[in-house]
Amino acid sequence: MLKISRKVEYALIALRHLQGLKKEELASAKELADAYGVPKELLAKVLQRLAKKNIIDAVKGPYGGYKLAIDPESMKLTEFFEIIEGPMGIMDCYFESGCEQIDGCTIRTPINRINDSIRTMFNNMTLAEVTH
Amino acid sequence: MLKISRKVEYALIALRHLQGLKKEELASAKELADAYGVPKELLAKVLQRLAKKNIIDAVKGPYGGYKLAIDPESMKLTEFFEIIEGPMGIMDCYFESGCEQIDGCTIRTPINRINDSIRTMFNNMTLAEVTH
DNA sequence: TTATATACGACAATATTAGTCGTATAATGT
DNA sequence: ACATTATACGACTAATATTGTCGTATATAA
Repeated sequence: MLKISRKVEYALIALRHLQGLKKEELASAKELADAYGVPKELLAKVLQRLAKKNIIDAVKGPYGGYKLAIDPESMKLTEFFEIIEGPMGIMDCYFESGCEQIDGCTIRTPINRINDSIRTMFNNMTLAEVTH
Repeated sequence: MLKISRKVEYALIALRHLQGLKKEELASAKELADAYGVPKELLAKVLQRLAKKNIIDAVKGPYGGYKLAIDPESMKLTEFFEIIEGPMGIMDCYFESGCEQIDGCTIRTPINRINDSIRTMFNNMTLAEVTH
């Protein structure tokens, strides 16, 4: 209930590490996985996604790896979470409309208010608040 | 990611219904399940838990059922969620200490800050904000 | 004593999340 | 050219958590 995922967790750890590197210095998925005792393949996937979204830059080949491509201050946590996990809502009906009870549902409005509150909260926090 | 559970959802729907009843009027698990198209046994369990925690009163036998036992204004959502789902933290390490990476974990402090923010938010909301 | 309702634990089904594997592509050094 | 190392990416499996079901006991009303 109300948990963040491992993927997000791994991403945050990795980004925090990348932020600590000197300019132009890289860290590979393997290095990061070893350093933090995290499954390499899964971490690699997350990093690939972040690279695709230009949050980090990827460099292939030997001595390759990743480095931070943005200022962590500039990225809202809402956006970051959703890049990794997709739409963020405490109930699916916030985004999806496949719920059959939707007409008779008496708590939709208040639930959506709560949802908005959570989103507002994470909209007011940036990656930097976690990575440093 | 960051979802509330069906159990909580069902509980909220049920409580909202109970709040709409006249004083001393009861609603049974079956009535509620039928009315909202929700699995009866599961709803029953949730109601039993709420009864055990004296959030609702239970009356056995024919014409029995449940009625609200508290003022919804008086119950924080944090407490309510935790009655149904147990400790609420975006990562397990907020409560449990079984994580082996806990020493090397670089994001624990910021994650806990976020956790506190979420808890504060729900501490400042009452059941009443959902049930009416 | 029959019907209806709560109480509760054990169990099964399902969905979600986490993790693995195989293969392709790119870059580097020899 | 070729071996090595690293990213890219999709398919697959495993583990876990959530959701839902069932059986049985107990209380109460008619």
